[in-house]
Amino acid sequence: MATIYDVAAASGFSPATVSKAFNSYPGINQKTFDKIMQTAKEIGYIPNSTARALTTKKSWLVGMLFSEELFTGIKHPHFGEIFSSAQIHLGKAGYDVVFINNALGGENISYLEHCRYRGVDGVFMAASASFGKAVQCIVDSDVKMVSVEFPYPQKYSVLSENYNGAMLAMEHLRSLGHRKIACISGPLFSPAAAERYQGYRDFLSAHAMHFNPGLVVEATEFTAADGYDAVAKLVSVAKDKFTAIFATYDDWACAAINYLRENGYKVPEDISVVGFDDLVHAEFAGLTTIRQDREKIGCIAADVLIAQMQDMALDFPHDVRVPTSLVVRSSCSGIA
Amino acid sequence: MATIYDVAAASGFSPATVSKAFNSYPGINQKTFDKIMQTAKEIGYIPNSTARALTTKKSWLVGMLFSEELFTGIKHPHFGEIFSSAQIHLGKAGYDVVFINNALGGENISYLEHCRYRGVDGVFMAASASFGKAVQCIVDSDVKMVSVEFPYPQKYSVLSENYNGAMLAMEHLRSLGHRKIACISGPLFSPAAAERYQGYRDFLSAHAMHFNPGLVVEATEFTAADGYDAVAKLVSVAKDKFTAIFATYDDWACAAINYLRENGYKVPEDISVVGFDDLVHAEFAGLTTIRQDREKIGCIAADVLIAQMQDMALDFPHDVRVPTSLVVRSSCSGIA
DNA sequence: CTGAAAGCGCTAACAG
DNA sequence: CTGTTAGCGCTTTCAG
Repeated sequence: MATIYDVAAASGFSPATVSKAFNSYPGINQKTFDKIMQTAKEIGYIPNSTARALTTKKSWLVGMLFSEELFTGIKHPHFGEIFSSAQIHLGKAGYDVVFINNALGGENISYLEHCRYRGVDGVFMAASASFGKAVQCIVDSDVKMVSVEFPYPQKYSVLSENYNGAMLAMEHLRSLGHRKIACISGPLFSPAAAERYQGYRDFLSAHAMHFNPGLVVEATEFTAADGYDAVAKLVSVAKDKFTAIFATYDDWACAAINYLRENGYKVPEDISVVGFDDLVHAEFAGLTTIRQDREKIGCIAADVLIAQMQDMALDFPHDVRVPTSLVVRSSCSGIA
Repeated sequence: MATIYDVAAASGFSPATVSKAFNSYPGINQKTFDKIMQTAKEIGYIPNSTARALTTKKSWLVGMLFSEELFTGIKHPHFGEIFSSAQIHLGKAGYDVVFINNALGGENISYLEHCRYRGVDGVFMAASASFGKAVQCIVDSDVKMVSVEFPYPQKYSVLSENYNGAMLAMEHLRSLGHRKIACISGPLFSPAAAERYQGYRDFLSAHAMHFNPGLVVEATEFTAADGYDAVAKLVSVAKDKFTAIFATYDDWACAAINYLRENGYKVPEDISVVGFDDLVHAEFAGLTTIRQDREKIGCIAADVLIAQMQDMALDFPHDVRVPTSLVVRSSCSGIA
C-alpha cells in the first residue's frame, strides 16, 4: 500500500503538498498538481480514510440503525427501499454507510457506544415504532441524526403523510359509493398507524358518516397472520355490516382478501378493500392501495442528515412529510 | 471524547497498560485490570476504532457489494434477507459492515479503490449475475471475499442447490400426475437460472418425459412484467399442450397465475404452477414453490469470510451449496 | 507485570 | 506556492 510519503518521494514534493493536492486545496500550482496526480496514479496510491479520519475527526461515515423488532428491519421491503435510496444519496455526497447494532463482537455495547467507537458523523434511524430505551441515549446525545417513520421531538424526521393518505383511501371508497367502511388499524404505539387511524376517524366525521366502533379491529403485529385474524374477528362480529375495508397496512389487506375469498366473499364484488404502503405483493394481489414514496423519503432523509453533518443551515422543518398517492388496481368496486 | 491517555492519567497506569487491559492481553494483574476498567467507565472512555485500525491495519469492517442491476440489489427481499443474516453473524464476530459503491462523492472510483480507501478486511459480494468488469478488479486482487448467488472460479461462494431444487419442483408435479410440464426459464447468464433450467431438462430425461422445446419460454429480466409476457407467449404458442408450469422465479410464477386467471384458466384446476425462491408474495398468492434458505446462506457466507479474514483453515469447499425445500401451498393440483 | 518510545498515514498550522 | 513540524489515539516491541 503506497502512502502519501511514497507519492511525495516519487514526485519530488513534500507530503504536505501531496495532501493538499488530494484535498483540492486552493493555493496550488496546476503543474505540481498534475505531476502529483500523475505519479500517484503511477504508483497506485489510494488515500487512507482511516488516517484521514484520525486527524480530521471526520469519518465520512453514517451509522445505520434499523430496528429488527416488529419484522421491520432492513429486510422489510419498505425499509429496504428507503435504505437503498438513502444510501445512494449519501454516497453521492461522499458518505459511506455502516450498520450499527448493539452487540458488536458478541458483547453488549449500546448503540451510542457503537457510534462513538466507529466515529460516525451522523446517524440514520429507521423503525416503525420507537426502539425503546435502546436508542434513547443517542437521541439524547448531540449526535447528528435523522429518523424515518418515527419522529423524535426536537429531532429531524421524515415520514409519509399518513393522515392524508388515509383520507385518500377513504375518499376513494366513498366515491365508489361505500358508506359502511370497516378499518383494520395497527398498533397505536406506531405513529404511522395512529395517524392513519386518525385519518379514518376524521374522514368519517367530515363526511357525516356514522362511526361504528364495532367496525374497527386492531392488528397488533405487522404480519399477515395478524391481519388474517383481524378480519376473521371483524367478520364474526360485524358480518354484513360493512361493504368495504380500509386496511392500514398492505399485508393485512392481502391477508384480508385471502380470508374473505376463502370464506365465500367475492372481492371486490361483495367487499372492497384498500391497503396502505404499496409493497411488492400489492401489485401481484391487484390491491388498490396508498403508495408511500420510499425513494423520496430516503433521499430527503439523506439531505436532512447531510445538512446537519456539514453544519449547513437547515431549511427543513423538524417533521418533514412526504406526500402519498392512491394506486388503483382491482380490489375495489362501486356499490350499486 | 476521553482517550486512552485520560484513562491512564486517571487510573495511575500508563497508556500501554490501559491498551493491554482493553485488549485482554494475557499478562496483566487482575487488580490493575479492574482499576483500569473502573476508571474507564467513570470517565466514559470508548476506544476509537479509527486509531486502532491505523496501527493494527485491521479495520474490522467488511465491505458489502450489491449489484443494483437486474432489480437485484439490497431492496430485493431475497438479498435483503441474506444481507440481514450475514450482517448479524458478522457482527457477532466483531465485524461491522460498510456499503461499497463505485461512486463515492460523485467521483467514479472503482470498487477495489473504494475497498482500499476504507481499508476493509474482506468483501461480501451479492449479485444474481456477474457484476461485469466493475468488480473483476477485486476478484482478481488478493482481497478476501465471498460471493453469494454468483460463483467466481477460485473464490469462495455460497449458493442454493438450484439444480436439486428444480428436481424437487418437477418431482412434485410428476407425483401429482403431470407429464406435460412447461418451463419459464431465466436469463442463462445467471448461474442460478441456468442450473434450474438444467434441473428441468435432466428431470425430464431421467423420467423418460419427452422434452418439447416449444414448452420453454425465457424471461429475460427478474420482473413480473417479464413473467407475464413469458406465459402469454407460452399460451399463444402451446395452448393446451401442457398441464403445469415450472416457473424458475416466484415473480414469474405469480405473474403467470395472474395471466392464466385473467384468461379464463383456473389455477390449479386447469393448470398447476410451481415457483422458485419463496419470496414474501408467494405466501399471499398461495404459491407452491421451492424455498431458499436465505438465513443459512447469509450465515454460512459470513463464516466463510470470517475464516479467511482471520487466516483460519477453511474447511469449506469453494462452492458451498445450501439445500432447498419444497413448500406446498395451493397452486398445484393432481391430474385426474 | 508495567512503562517508554516509536510509529501507523494523514492534515494543519505556521514558516519560508 | 511549498515545506517543516507536530500530533490525531492507539498498539507494539523492548526494557525494566
